[in-house]
Amino acid sequence: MMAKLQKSIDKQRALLEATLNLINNGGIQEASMAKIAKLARVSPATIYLYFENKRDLVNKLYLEVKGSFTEKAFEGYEVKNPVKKSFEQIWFNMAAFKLRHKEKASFLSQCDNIPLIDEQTRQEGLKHLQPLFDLWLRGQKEGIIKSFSPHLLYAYTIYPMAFLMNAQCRGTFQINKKVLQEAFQAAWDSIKV
Amino acid sequence: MMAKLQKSIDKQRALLEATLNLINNGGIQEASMAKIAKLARVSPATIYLYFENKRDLVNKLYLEVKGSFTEKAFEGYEVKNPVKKSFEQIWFNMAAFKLRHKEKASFLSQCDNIPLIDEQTRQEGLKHLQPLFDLWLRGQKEGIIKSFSPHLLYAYTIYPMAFLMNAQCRGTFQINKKVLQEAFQAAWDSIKV
Amino acid sequence: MMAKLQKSIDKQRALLEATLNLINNGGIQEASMAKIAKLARVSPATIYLYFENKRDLVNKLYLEVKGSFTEKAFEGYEVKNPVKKSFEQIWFNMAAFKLRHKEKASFLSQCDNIPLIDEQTRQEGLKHLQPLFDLWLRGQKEGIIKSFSPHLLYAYTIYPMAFLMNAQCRGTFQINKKVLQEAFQAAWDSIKV
Amino acid sequence: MMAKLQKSIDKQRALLEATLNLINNGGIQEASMAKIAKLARVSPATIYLYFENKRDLVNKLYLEVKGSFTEKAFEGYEVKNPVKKSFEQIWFNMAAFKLRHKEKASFLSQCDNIPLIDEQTRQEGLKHLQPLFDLWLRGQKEGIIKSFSPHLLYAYTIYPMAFLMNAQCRGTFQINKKVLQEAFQAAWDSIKV
DNA sequence: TATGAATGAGTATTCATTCAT
DNA sequence: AATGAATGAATACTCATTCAT
Repeated sequence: MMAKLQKSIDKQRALLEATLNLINNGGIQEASMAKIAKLARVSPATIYLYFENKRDLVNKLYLEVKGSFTEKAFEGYEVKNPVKKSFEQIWFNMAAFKLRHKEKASFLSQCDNIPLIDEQTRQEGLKHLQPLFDLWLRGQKEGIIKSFSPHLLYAYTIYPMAFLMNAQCRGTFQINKKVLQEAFQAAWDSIKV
Repeated sequence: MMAKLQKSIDKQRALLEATLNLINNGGIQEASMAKIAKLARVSPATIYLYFENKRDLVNKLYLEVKGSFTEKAFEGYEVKNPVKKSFEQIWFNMAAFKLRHKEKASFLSQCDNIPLIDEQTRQEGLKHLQPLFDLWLRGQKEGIIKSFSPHLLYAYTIYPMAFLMNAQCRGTFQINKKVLQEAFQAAWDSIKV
Repeated sequence: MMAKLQKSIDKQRALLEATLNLINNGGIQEASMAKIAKLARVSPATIYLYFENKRDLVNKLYLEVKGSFTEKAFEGYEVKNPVKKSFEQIWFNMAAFKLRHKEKASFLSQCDNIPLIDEQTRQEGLKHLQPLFDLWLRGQKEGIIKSFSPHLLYAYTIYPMAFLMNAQCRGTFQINKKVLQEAFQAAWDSIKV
Repeated sequence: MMAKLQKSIDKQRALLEATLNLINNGGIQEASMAKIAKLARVSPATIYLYFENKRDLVNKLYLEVKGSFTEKAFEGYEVKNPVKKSFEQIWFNMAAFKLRHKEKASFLSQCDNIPLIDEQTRQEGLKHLQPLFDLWLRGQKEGIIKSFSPHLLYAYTIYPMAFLMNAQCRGTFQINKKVLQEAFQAAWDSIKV
């Protein structure tokens, strides 16, 4: 039972994975619908049973990956812990995710600046970060974190990771435990009061 | 009269500008050679008188824009000034450039992650930032700046600007003088000892 | 019904025919993929469902035509017949083919000298002529045919037909039964002991 | 004095040579006007001072090469010599030319079948072969040579050389003195009474 | 005479998408 | 639900030719 539904889900998953892989090896222009279909062992026409068009496919992929990222980010997070400790935990969770799932991290950073991702999708992707925003708010109330806009806090604590990841992917930089500690230090210093 | 040479330079400039504009409105996939030619009021074949191919065109544009960015960055910079003051000056120069030339800033941030830009070009583009790297080194020797890799310093002081700019371009964030001061504060705090 | 398969075969055939016709009227440079598609009443993209690229298309066409040529050449050929009679039969078969299928003959002679045809394809095309080579060998063993390389035998018995065909196509020469007999006489005299 | 005229002739010669070389390395489609101009160290526009268009250029080249071929063919030819001896001399002259000037020979054989060469040009190119036709006529009157059309005689004595040359160029056949003697033997046997 | 710059039309090939089955 | 076949429009790039100088 449910075999059909499962098969359907499998196919959708295969398509998303194929898209992710292709985009990572050569950018979005390398990920043609034909190639995606081939890599997912599916007919090109089948893609359109699951997704409206290419834009829809990429946007859904974006949401999916962003979702798995934030899921990992808040793993083990407990609201009752002190602000810095919580932030530290989330930050290292995020770093761990990016280091472990380089393709996903690379994909997300590719999406950061391209117009193919709808504004709506972007907002949707941010929603799951709410706990982090709440944490920052608490930190600000406690006088631990600067009273800056969450955009600023994000820009100076989370966003830099992407740069370091990209540099590492290009082979011009090596991330290790020491670097990670330093990065966190910089992140925290930038927003702590 | 130099009329011919001038005309030639004008055309090259028109092509670079057209490319910049098209890439900004819709990403690189929207910037086809045909559209670029049309926007520059030139035949498609003419592009190839000035550039080897699309990759060459985009890379040259990248270098050109990066060049104008760094030129602005070090405007009025004098090595003899104290580290923090110098850094502040450079930082605000960069911010001013990004605010004034949003298309250029947006283009550069799009290029950060696409494979179309050669690694060599990227390195070439970084060369002009050498004075900043030197400044950081001096700051580290003076015990003012953390002994981190320049990659880290860049990731936490310069790179975040791109995020804020993009957010503003998308209309989800508003940069003003106060925000700018806060951003600099965060940048400096992240790397100062 | 096999309707689908048949339709597929028909389309491939239409494409090959269109290519043949276009190459014959104006050489290979006149046979653009767009024209081929148009003449075959098919979209340019459809060509690539059946052939890898232009080179593949022309090479496959070459093999196909060469195949139909050699098939005709050995029609009614029986190994047990005497050498001269067999050779005569094959020779006139070939001549008949070239006279009946002038476009094919003309196409083949155009292909003799162009680099678009792969060496491998050329060899492949020769394979079906093996019975003729075997016949010559027998003739040489029987002391009837000169002990020359098959290349020489081919050059002086088969190859000249192309010249006569081309001359006739250009209207500068008329082939009739008498000429045909003379041509065979010349061919045989050139290789007989 | 006459420096200008000489320069002019040099340029025309350079253009013809460039065309010959390019056509030989990759066929006519590889010989674009731009490449020809570059190889001849001349502006593309300059070509049109000497030739009407590409067709004209190739046709004039054809005539030029054919001319040098026939010039060589009748080198040392004296009408008073016996028919067979004269034919032998001309035949070996032609073979020597083709072996020594492979590019020219290859070019001529490429031209044999392509529509780019005008019929008029072809006829013009044949004119210089008149002494050979006269020789054949004499041979026929003397009862030494078969009473066949000159087309046939040409097809079976001269044309086969092209096949052997092409085979050698492709590396599938080796021409040496013995082969040459055999080839002449075949040629003569095919037309002698 | 000679040119470098310019071009519109063309090149082979690929695209995202749809349709008949 | 799923597909292989099909496609018009687009892709980057090249062509033979011309024009202003």
